[in-house]
Amino acid sequence: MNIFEHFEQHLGSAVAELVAEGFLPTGLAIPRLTLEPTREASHGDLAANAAMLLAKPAGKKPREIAEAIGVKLAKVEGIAKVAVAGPGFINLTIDRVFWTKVVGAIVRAGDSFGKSAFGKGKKVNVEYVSANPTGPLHVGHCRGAVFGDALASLLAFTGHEVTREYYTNDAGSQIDVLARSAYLRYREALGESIGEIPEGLYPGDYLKPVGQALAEQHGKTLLAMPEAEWLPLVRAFAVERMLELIQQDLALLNIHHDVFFSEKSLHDSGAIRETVESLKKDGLVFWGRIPPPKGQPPDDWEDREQWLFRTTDFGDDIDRPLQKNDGTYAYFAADVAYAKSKIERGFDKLIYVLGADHGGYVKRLKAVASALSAGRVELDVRLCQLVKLFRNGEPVRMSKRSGNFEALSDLVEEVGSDAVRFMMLYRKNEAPLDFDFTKVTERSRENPVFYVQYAHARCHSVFRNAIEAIPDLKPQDPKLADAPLDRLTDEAETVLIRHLGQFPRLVEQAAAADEPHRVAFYLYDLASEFHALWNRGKDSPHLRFIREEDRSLTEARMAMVAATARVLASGLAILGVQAPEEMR
RNA sequence: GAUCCCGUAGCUCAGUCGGAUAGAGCAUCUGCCUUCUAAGCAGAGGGUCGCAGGUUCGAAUCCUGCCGGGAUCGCCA
Repeated sequence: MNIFEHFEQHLGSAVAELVAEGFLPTGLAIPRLTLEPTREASHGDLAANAAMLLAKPAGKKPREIAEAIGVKLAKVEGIAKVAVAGPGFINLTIDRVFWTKVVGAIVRAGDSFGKSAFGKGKKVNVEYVSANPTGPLHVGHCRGAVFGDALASLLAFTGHEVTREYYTNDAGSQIDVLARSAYLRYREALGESIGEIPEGLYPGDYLKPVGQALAEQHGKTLLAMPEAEWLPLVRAFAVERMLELIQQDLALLNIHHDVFFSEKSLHDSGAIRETVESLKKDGLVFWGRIPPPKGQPPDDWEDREQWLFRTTDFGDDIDRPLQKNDGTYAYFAADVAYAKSKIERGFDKLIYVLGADHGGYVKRLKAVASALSAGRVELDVRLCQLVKLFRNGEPVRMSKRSGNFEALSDLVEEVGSDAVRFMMLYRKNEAPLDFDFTKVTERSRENPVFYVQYAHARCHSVFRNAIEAIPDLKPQDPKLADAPLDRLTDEAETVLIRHLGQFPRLVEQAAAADEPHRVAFYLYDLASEFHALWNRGKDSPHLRFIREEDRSLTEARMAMVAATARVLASGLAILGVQAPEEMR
């Protein structure tokens, strides 16, 4: 039950009636008629701006239209009061008893409350992390990983068909570096003294087990081979091991991708060449020059003709080269082929979660999707800004030498997956984020992770206490949806219920904007309201959830608490954060 | 030089496809809490929404220009 949609339908009918009656002209371009929560209690519960939007096309005064709509709406069940205010707002006050039906709806719907058909029939590909498989993940990967995962969950919750994808950059020169580094560790494992790891190779200890494994598998046979022979073997082996490592890291945050898409496969299968050739045929790729970059020109800049993707026709600033000097394909060429693969796999929308340093990439990616799909496929790039780490308010120095503190696994181990996930989402993705190790483990209102989880735990604490007070009461029984909810009419209760009723709308808007952080903020507010109501019971015993002498009221309030717990749990599930039943 | 992101209370940040008197936490100030339902509670002050124009019945939100901060700018991935 989405209370906004419910009354929006009535609003739509009212307008339709006015057209039928001739009050409003026929053939009117009717805008999307929406209701929104009011900011001020004196404005009622829901407000419509429909009259102001219809005024111009209808050639009538907004207040006149508002009055006419208001007359119709006043007859609708559940609407206690209609008022026309300001320039032409239609303010609706919903009957207190009608609000309480929201509680019943939530308890009845269980974990499907808030789910919608909003994204029905829409196939979305969310690509995130996509870190080079050259080592374990570090904290820099963390935000994008959590963001992408939560966004995917959010879209799934709102009815989209979601694929979580990881693009494996297993083809570039950094993979050769990885292979040589692993080969060195292989020699080390065979007893050779390798000394310092030379400049230009990866020094991390995580390659030691790879060297060991190579030694066990191949014995000394690789030593006798020329590099051209062992390189492909070691490359494939090391990449596979690195991907395992990365998947382990992601599993710590409970992140699992559906598809690992190999860049190398695009090269090996000829997909890149085919893509480029077919683009040439379509005239999207041409032989030409690009202007040198402004500002300080690179030393080795060489003005030459080459194959260019005509991305400027689709909003990019310059056309993009597809080949390097040596004639091999540039990374961008693989990206084009990769986008083509996504489009051919039938996705309607492609989401790329990237680091902020990829800002310059947005236009060309959009151009590619637009060009390859003739505008059919939407492409959204979400850039995640940097995370600054703090401990006791002091910035944490990143030591490149030891490298240990940068590891994602260390971070998760220290503060836990829940804190990491929630905090990474408690900020817009395009804003920089401060992450304080000390704060996120505090147990106070200042720490939103704790505050929200505690609200959920407190709900269950209430259940436990209720059973103690009234042994045969089943506070979590779905049948409590039929409790006498009409008794939940205290203003303080209505405030909470109103907030619960906004969940379906909030989730839909967050999904429409690809902004999971809105869910996190919503949950904090909801937790705040629940805690406030709980505290009211201190001074006002009649507001306490458990009223031993009044069983039916207690049942109604248990339903309200259960509804709160339900929404908190659903919201947290979208964010991938646990909803504990008690705090240890 | 160009492109993208950011600029909202002392600090860190929300802000609904444009909506009414711009919100939260921290900090500050004032009360309450020595009791039960578990980690305090309630309230107050605090704003030129970077600046200047424009569109609109209505702009923190959209458009243009400027100022300040950050990122990026063929062949690295």
